[in-house]
Amino acid sequence: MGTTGRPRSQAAHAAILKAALRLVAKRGFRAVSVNEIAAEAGVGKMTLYRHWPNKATVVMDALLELIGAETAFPEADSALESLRRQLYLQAAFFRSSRGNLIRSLVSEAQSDPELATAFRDRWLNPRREGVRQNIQAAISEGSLRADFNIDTAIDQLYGSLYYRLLLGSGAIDEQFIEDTYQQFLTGHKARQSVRR
Amino acid sequence: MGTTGRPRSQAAHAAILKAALRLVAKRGFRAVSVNEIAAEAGVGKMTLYRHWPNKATVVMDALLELIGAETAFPEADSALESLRRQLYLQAAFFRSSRGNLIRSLVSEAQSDPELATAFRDRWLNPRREGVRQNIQAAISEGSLRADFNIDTAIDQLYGSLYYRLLLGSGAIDEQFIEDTYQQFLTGHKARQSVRR
DNA sequence: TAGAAACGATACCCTCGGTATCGTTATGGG
DNA sequence: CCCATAACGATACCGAGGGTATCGTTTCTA
Repeated sequence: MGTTGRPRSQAAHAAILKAALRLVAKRGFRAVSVNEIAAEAGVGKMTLYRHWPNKATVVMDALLELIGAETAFPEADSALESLRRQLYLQAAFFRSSRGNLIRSLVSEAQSDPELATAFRDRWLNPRREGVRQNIQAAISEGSLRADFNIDTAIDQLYGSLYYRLLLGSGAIDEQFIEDTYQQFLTGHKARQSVRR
Repeated sequence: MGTTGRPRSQAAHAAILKAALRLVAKRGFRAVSVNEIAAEAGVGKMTLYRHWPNKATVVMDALLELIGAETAFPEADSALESLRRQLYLQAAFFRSSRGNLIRSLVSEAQSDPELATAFRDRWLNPRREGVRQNIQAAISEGSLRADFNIDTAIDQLYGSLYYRLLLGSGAIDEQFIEDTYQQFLTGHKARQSVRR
C-alpha cells in the first residue's frame, strides 16, 4: 500500500489554510504571494505544493474549511424568516474582509476554468441548494406561490449581492437587503397568506 | 508648445484597439500577452505603451471606443418597452464573445483600484444613468410607481445578468430576461396602469 | 531498524508586464 | 527648405511571481 513513509503534517495543512485566509482577506489574492503564505504559516513552499496543486486551490479550501458554515440558514419560526435572516448573514459576510475571498476566487475563476467549476460545485451550488430547499419549504407553508422558476428567483435574490460585492456600485447594507427581500416577496408571495 | 516632433499615429492607435478587442474577446485577458496584441496590430510594444499606461487600460478603451454604443436604449413606443428591449440587447451582448471583455475587466478590477474606478466611471455609471432616466420616464408616463429606490431597482434588474455572466450559474437567455423583467414590473408598476 | 516519503530551505526556470535604448522616420516651426 | 523633436519598430533587459527540482534531515511504519 502507499501507507509507508512519513505522514503528511496536519499541523502544516491547517497552518497554511489559516495563513492563506488571513493574508488574502486582508490584502487580496493577487497581492499575496505563495512565498508569503508559506512563510506566514512557518512552512516550506514545497510543503504547500505537496498539499495543493496551486495557489487558488489553497484559498478555495481555506474558504470552505474555515468559514464555509458562516452563512448557514438560521433557525426561525418560518421558512421565510429563515431566508430573510440568511440574507442578512450573507450581507454581513460580504461586507467583512472575508468578502475578499469571494472577490478573489471569482476574479481568478474568469481565467481558470477548473477553478470556476470548483467554485460552482463546492461553494455556489450547495448554497443555492440550501436556498432552494428553503423556498420550497416556504411554498409548502403556503407563504410563497408555486408557479415561478426557482433558479431565476435565486439569481435575483443573490445576484444583486454579488453585483455590489464585485462592482462596488453601492453598499451591501441593511436597507439594501431589506429592499431586495421585499421585492422578492412582492413578486413571489402567495396571494392569500396563510394565517393561523 | 509641445506640438513639435512626429505626431502619434492614429492608425497604430486604432490597430491596437482592434487587436486587443479581437484577442481578448476570443481568449480572455489573462491568456493574451501585450506582445501578442502589439504583434497582431503590426506595431512595436513600445508604441502601445506610448499610447496607454498599461494593458488593462487598452482593453477598457477598446470596450468603450469600439462597442460602447452596442447597448444603447432602443427607440420604442413607451419607456417601459425601451427598457425591456435594452435588457435583451444587454443579454445578447453578454452572451457574445464580447462578454469576455466585461468578465476580464471586472476580474482585473478586483486587484486594481484604478481600473475599478475607471470601469465604474466610464462604463457602469453612464449606463446606470441611462437606465435611471428611462425609469424616471416610465414613472412620468404613469406606468411605474414613484416611491422605490431606483439604485436598488437597477441593481436588481442588472445584477442577476452580471451574476450569470461572472459565475456561469445559468444561461442568459430570453426566458431569463423575460422573467427578470416581469419580476421587476410586478414589484414596481403603478397600481392603476394608465391607459388611453 | 531500514526504507519510504514528507519536511524546511533554497536555487532555479519560465512567463509576462513594463522599461530602456537602439537607429530610423515623419513633421512642422523658423 | 531643413533641422530639432518626438514617435516609430525592434530588441534587450529588469523584476516579480507561480511553480519545480533537489538538498540533507526527520518521522513514521512495516
